Amino acid sequence: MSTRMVPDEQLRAAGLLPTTQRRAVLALLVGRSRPLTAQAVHAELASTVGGVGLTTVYRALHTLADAGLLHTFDLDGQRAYRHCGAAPHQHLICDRCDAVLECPPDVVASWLSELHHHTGFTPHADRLDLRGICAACAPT
Amino acid sequence: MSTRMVPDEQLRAAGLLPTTQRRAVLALLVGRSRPLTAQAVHAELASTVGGVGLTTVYRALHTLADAGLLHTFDLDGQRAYRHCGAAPHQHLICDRCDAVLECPPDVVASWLSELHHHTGFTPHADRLDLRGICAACAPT
DNA sequence: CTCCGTGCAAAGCATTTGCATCCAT
DNA sequence: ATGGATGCAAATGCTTTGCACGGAG
Repeated sequence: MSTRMVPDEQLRAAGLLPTTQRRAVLALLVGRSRPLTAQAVHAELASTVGGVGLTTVYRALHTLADAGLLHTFDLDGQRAYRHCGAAPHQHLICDRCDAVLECPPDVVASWLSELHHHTGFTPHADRLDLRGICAACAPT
Repeated sequence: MSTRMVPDEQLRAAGLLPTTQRRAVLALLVGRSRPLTAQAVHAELASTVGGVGLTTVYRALHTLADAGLLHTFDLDGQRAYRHCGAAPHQHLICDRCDAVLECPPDVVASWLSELHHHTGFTPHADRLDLRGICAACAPT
């Protein structure tokens, strides 16, 4: 599954040239539960030898998102990116810690069709975001 | 119900001074299905006699949202505002036309608790946004 | 050799802030 | 009279663009 691919393979599979910078950006994002903004990525990469130009970070994130390797989120008015594997694209977003959890698709599928029948509205099955408080942050 | 209040009363009820500008902003938003950005509000108000300063629009929207009279949305990286009555705060957002429809709460309530049991995640029952395609925009 | 990616600097926008003025209570 | 609201202008911060350089196919 794509989640276990090394960044390099994911890039090739997406039809992108695997450059040092794209590798660095992708590698930084893989395995994170919280989305990162371009600024954050740039900051973390700065400590790396050489670092990656801010412009390049913006372009890489945009490109990778277009290629379907990243999901974009709105973090307090700024665009943030999170790596997505082959995993379901249903997210539970914690308003406390910003973590994004994957939601088992079967839990939502039936409800979505039910909703469709009730309202005539067709939800995007491939991208559902639900905000709330995750178990770890839940008030004790 | 607050939806039928004239803007003036809504402002007073929220503990805000009903100024000409706030009235204008609120009146513009009442009854709209699509959220508007500060820029859009300012533009539409510009044609009005006198118009409203851009800064004031930003401040009014922020204040009104804080007071609970408006809901905020993320429209393509920009903050957008929509009037909310006493209506349920569950929205179905059309990705095609940006319209925001209200969703009957009973359709989601039971599912939310079910989700909670399955995942330990506590969704915000008071604010749920679901993106998709509305009936009007549905591919024929 | 030819492209595409990179990086710097500059430009572009949305949003916020400082400060003097004005209005309504 | 007094505190909040307004508006202009300037500042801030994120993001994009122009353009020349460099490296990979």
